[in-house]
Parts: sequence; structure tokens; C-alpha cells
Amino acid sequence: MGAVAAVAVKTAMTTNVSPFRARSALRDVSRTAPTCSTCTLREVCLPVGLTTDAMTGLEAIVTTRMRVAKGETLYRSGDRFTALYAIRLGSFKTVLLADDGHEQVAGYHMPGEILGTDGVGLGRHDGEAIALEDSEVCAISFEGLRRLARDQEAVQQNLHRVLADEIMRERKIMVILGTMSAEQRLAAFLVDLSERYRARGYSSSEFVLRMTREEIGSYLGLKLETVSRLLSRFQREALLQVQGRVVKLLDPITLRQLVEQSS
Amino acid sequence: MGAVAAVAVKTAMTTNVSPFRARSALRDVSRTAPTCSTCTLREVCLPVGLTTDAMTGLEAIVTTRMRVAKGETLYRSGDRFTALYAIRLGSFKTVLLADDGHEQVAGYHMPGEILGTDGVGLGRHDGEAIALEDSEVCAISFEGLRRLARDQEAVQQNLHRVLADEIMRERKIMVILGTMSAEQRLAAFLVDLSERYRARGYSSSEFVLRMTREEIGSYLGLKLETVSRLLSRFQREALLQVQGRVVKLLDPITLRQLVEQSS
DNA sequence: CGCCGTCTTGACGAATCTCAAATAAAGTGG
DNA sequence: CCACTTTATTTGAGATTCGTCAAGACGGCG
Repeated sequence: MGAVAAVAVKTAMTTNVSPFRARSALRDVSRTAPTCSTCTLREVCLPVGLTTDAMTGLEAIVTTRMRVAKGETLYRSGDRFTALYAIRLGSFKTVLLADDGHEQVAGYHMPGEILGTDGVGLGRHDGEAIALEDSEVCAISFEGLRRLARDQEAVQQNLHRVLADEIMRERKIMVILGTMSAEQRLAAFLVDLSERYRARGYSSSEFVLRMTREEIGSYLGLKLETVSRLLSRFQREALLQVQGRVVKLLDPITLRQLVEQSS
Repeated sequence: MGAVAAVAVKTAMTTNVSPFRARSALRDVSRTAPTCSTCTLREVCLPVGLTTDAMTGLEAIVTTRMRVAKGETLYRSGDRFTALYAIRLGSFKTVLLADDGHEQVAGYHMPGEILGTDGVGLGRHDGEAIALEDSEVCAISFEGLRRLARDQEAVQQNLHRVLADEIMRERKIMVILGTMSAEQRLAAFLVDLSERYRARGYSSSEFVLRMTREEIGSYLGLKLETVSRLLSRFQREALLQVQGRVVKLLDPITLRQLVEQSS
């Protein structure tokens, strides 16, 4: 994501006042953005494996492409669910709200990943998605997607894959939160990020953490001090180098072993 | 589930040797079982809201109904994914296997719930489902379900709901594991069970835990001793009465408040 | 009736959190 | 671009929660 950061547009950060203000503030950039079939993410995003025919159908329902400035909310809890969002550029966090109002980060998302699946069940979003840097997403009308899935078997399959991927992603987190020590959690987090960057053609050994220590902790079920201390310790043990939010993995093999360690 | 337990068939527990042996050992009882349209669970299971037409289609792909004896495995990690399973009677636990071989209980499931969604993504199951008591499930051919979903919009919607329900279920667990104290986790677990029993017409205040303390702990990210101690403490505080696996909630309101408590 | 798996309870220890203070980095307005 | 304000990060010391180890009780099943 280092590369992405370099080209990110610098935009004044605005505070969202209401869902409606927030939504209308997102800039529609449909004219300038390319279509799915020419998108560089087509191998990793919703279009994977589609025929030309199905691709045309998909392009028809990708109604809008929009920019979301750093800190802005793409959707929030209670919003009506109308579309899935494919990240074109940038990154997001998704956040869950517990009954007591406490927030918990449910995930960090990068280009090619699909956001918004939490709304499929009840027709309303059940959490929120916030841009961690200036970002760009494609909105995919869910009603359109459903219609297309009925005609095109490949689209149906891809929609199922998107939902199933979310199920598997959450399972991995359950295992992390349910069975791992703080040390293992942080190692798992870093290894996961590393692999996802690699899959997107970015460096898997050096990258920028787009989130605060507190947000990392929220995701991993730890306090920010614990995250900070562990990063310092990993550095002392020569597993990585950390300078603020820039991380360089020096010994990814040991990090991986840490995660798989039975204890 | 107390009522269910009472009528459960007593079957010798067998040890599963291989996935294939295990699978073939499950008894097909299709002849004796009723169809979806007359099933008492139709309001809570896959058929909710279907027209007569769609219901007929659904019945056609519910190929087999089978018994799974207590302790037997319905599917296990790596098995080819061919069907979803609707629980007709009894209860199951689903188990995840971490990279290090550690097991973690991912959920407890009761009649009307759908198992097997973990296989939708990769075509192979990613965890296992084990009967906690003598149980009965309907196997729903996934290929058939997909075909039907293309014709019948209502079926498509229900399939999406099943997948989305699993996403939301896992999110709740993420919040429990990521933000709650041991006390809150156990309270949340009991309240959740209570509400699900109520939704099925069983007593919401008195029920039998079908799993061991260790399994509860695995689900909640706690050790069995911690679970045991907390149950004892809740009893001392007159929140519930516990006698082995029989639990009677005396003060569900306070239990619920415990869960929603900010700190 | 006796065995084995399950459960309870206690004492102790380790991992993580809390509170606090100092430092570093990022954002803001002139 | 600089000075100022705010936010984020690091690190330490002490408190707390939960896990570990161990022993004994209970209970279902053969």
C-alpha cells in the first residue's frame, strides 16, 4: 500500500454530520473510471472468471464509482442496504457496534475486496465502513446483482463466493480471538497483511499500517499499549523493524511459526 | 431441548474411522420423514415464505434425511461440499481447526438451523459438525439449490439469507471474543441459548447444556475451570441455578444487563 | 460396584490491562 | 512555512483477570 499512498489525492478531511450528508458528500467519479473488463483488479474482484457476456451484464449494474475521503463513512449501521462496494483504491476498516455502544474493528480491507455483505440478511447494514485513506469504490447494485445471478450462472457463483469468503474471513478471526496469545495475534495480523499485499503485487515485507495502534488492538481484542509493546519487542527480537506506521518484516518465517505454534 | 432429549433415540455411540465410513454410517430415514411443506420447522428453516411452487421445488432437492447419532460427525474438514444440512431434531456443534491443530468450537446449533455453509466458497468443508445428541438432519443438495435459486426468486433470497445469517452469527461471536470479560461471555452465551430455545417453543428459563464445560470454554475463548467457576458464582449470586448440565435462569434481566454493561 | 470422564474448588503464577507520564507525530491556523 | 494544538505512541509500575496445576467429588455407564 506504500505505492498507493504515494498517489493518493490529498483531500481536506471533513467531519460527517449525518448519514445523508455523508453519503451525498461522496464524490461520483464514474466518468473518469474504467469499466470492469479493463480494470486492473478484475482478476481479484467480483469479475473473476466471467465470460464477456456476463462481464457486460456486470458492468451494467456497477452504477457508480465514488471517492471516499480519508475518515469518511461509506455506509453506517442502520443504513438501507442497496449495494455491495468493490474497493478500487485505498483501504477501509469495517466496524461493529456492540449492544453497549462499544466499537470493534471487524476487518481491514484493500483493493479488490468487497464490502457491505453485512446488509444482505436484513436489508440494513449492521456495521460501518470507514476509509483509512483517500479511497475509491465501485458500487454494485445488489438488486441488479441478484437479477444477473439468476441469468448468469458464473455471476451466481461469484456472488456466493463473495458471501462465503466473508464467512471464512470471520472464522479466521474467531480462531485468532478465541485461541491465540497477544503475541500470536499480532504476528497473525502482520502475516495476513503481508500475504494480502503480496497477492496484490505490493511488497509483502515492507508496508504502511493505515490504522492506529488502538484500531489494531480493537481488531485483535487487545489494548493499544499491548500492541505497542509487542511491536517494540518484535523489533528487539529482530523479527521486524517498525518506525511509526511503517513496518518492515525481517523474519516472516519466524513470525509465521509463532502463529502456528501450539504453545 | 429438554423435551427433545426425552424422545431422542438411544443409539450405541460408534467411533468414526474415516470420512467415508462415517458418512455411510449415517442412517437414511427418508421414507419415514415428512416433507418441508408439512414440517413443523418450516417457519424457521429454509422454506420460510416460499410459495407452494417453490416449496415443491425445494422438496425435490431435499434428497435425504438422516439420523446422526450422538458423537458422530456429519461432515469434516476437507470433505467435498455437496449439500447444506437443515437440523430437524437434536443439536450439533461446529468445530474449526486452527493451523496448529488446535480445535475451537465455532457454534452450537439447534433445530431449524442450517449447517455446512463453510463449504460454499471452496467446495470443501472447512470445519466439522458433530452431533451433541442423537439428531436428524435434511440434506439439501447445493447444486440443486443453486439451480432452484435461479428459477425461484424466493429461493434465491432464502439462500442469501442463510449465508448472511451465518455472517451475522459469526460477527456476534467476534464481538464476544474481542470485547467481553469472561463473566460477560458466559452471560451472553446463556442469554443467547435462552432466546433461541424460546424462539423454538422450548422453555427459555430452564434447559440442558448439551456440551461439556470444556466445549463451552472453547466456544467462548475460556478454560473449562473458568466456566465452572463462573457458573458457581452466578449461582451464588442467585442469577441462576445449575446442577450438572441442567441450568435454570433465575434472573435473566440481570444476566442481560451484564452483557450490555459498558465496562 | 467400580471405572472413567466430567466437574468443582483452591492456591499460585503469568499474561494482559490500567493508570500515568513523557515523547513523537500529525493536523491547524496564521 | 512555522508555531501551536491535538492526537498517537512508547514505556514503566502496579493491579487484575484468567490460566495452570493439583486434588478431590460427582455421576453415568458398563
